Amino acid sequence: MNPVQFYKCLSDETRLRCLMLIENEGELCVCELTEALAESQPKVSRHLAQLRQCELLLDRKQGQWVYYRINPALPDWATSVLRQTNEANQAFLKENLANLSRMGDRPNRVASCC
Amino acid sequence: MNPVQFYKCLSDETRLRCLMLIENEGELCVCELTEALAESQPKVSRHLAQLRQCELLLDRKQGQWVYYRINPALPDWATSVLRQTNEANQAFLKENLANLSRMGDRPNRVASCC
DNA sequence: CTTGTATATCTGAAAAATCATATATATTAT
DNA sequence: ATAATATATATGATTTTTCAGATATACAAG
Repeated sequence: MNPVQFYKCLSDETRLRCLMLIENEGELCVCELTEALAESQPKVSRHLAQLRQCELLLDRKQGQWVYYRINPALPDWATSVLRQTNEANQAFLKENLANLSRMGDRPNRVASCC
Repeated sequence: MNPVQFYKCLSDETRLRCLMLIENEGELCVCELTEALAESQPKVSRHLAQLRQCELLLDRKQGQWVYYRINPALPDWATSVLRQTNEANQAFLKENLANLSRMGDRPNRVASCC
């Protein structure tokens, strides 16, 4: 993982908030992120696609939903940067977390089999 | 320190290399960075100015040289991110460090008074 | 004057936003 | 079971915005 490429991923507000929310929640689907960020679905989807291409995120499809999670194969320093950034900047996410918990009808998570 | 702004600073190759070299060396002046990066002086200077404006770097003038150092007043998480990134990515700097040590006539550092 | 550093202006390239639309899955009615 | 509809996500095409690089020049110290 090239550090410049890694930080380019974190340098956009939409992407950073997505990453931090996912870091917080473990796993989130596109509609949850769209709601939490109060942004358009295509905008969120595009940024997630970029994070997936750079291998910061992995996705899994469950029914009609696509869930994104942090790629556990990231180098340690990158994992650590994400964790520390999240822990030290909860205030930055306040509004987004509120939107998320206020959201009705959140999709029912089912453990991916096996 | 807004995390998005912080990561924007790290998302450019010139800026990230400057930051990491300074993290390594403690303090470097513009001509040393210009040599280490093998980039034009205005280019290096402009990126340093940006890092100074964002308060990631502090500068001190000594004679005709301007030395830049990491701002010690950064929040802990940011300091930690810089340190970890540097420690885990020494290979990324190899060429730059070689250029630096190959450089003749490096300015004589004098401790800033007081 | 020379050396080291900073900045203004211009230009081109990359990145982001937006809108429309496609695809896939789920649900409901018949 | 089939057809019609709704929901979730992705993507193509276009426009808009942002940002980095180059060159020329200004400033400051010795």
